Amino acid sequence: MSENKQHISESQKKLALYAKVLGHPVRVYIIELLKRQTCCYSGDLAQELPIAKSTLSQHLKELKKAGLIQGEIKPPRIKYCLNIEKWEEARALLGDFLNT
Amino acid sequence: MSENKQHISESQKKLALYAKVLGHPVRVYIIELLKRQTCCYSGDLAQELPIAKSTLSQHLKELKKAGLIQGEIKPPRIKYCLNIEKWEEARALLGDFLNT
DNA sequence: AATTCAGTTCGTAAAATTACGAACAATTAT
DNA sequence: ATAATTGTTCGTAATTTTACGAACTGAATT
Repeated sequence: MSENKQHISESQKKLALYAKVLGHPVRVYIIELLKRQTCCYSGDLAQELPIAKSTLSQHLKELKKAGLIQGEIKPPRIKYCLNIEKWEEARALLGDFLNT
Repeated sequence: MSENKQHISESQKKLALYAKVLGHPVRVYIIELLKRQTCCYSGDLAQELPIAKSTLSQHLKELKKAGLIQGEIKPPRIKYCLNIEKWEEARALLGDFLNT
């Protein structure tokens, strides 16, 4: 009667976290932009996207929290770039998930 | 003053939906299982996973809604399988996103 | 010093997600 | 017919997500 519940692996949790942060169209859009041009300003995004700047800021925060992007202060603006290391990790995890 | 907001593409929305449904460890676990053995019963999952069967059923419903799995009634059980067509679509979309 | 600009944080609200147990439905076994 | 098995649906609750406008911060300009 040993309740032998198999648990979910750490890499599955990590994968789910990356997938989750990519689970919103605005965040997909931002990442696709940064893949093309490596960096951008929040204002550029605000012009292109039909959302309030505070909402955009929240999405950027989510991406930062997940580690996928990083911001560099270039007064009076903030330059956002992909965090290559983390992006590669996400790529590896998701790629492996998809292809094996 | 033409409010020329660029909108998010349909494929970005689709990608986000697939990513979203993969954004939970339990659902990642289920998909990984189905990739290995193509089919399984809900009861098998219930034994392995530390969640209520009703919660599991909800996750299966999410995966069905996204099209990634399909259920076949094999009384008194239900056999779940990957929906190959949809899985390939998700693979293609996500793979392209990751690798270009 | 006051204004402007870019962007974040705060306060708030609505909706979606996650989770559980209880009740239910359908089939099988007794 | 009754009971057991498998899994879903229902009702509910707590948490998270998404979104907005207003207020704020820090730097640059006037």
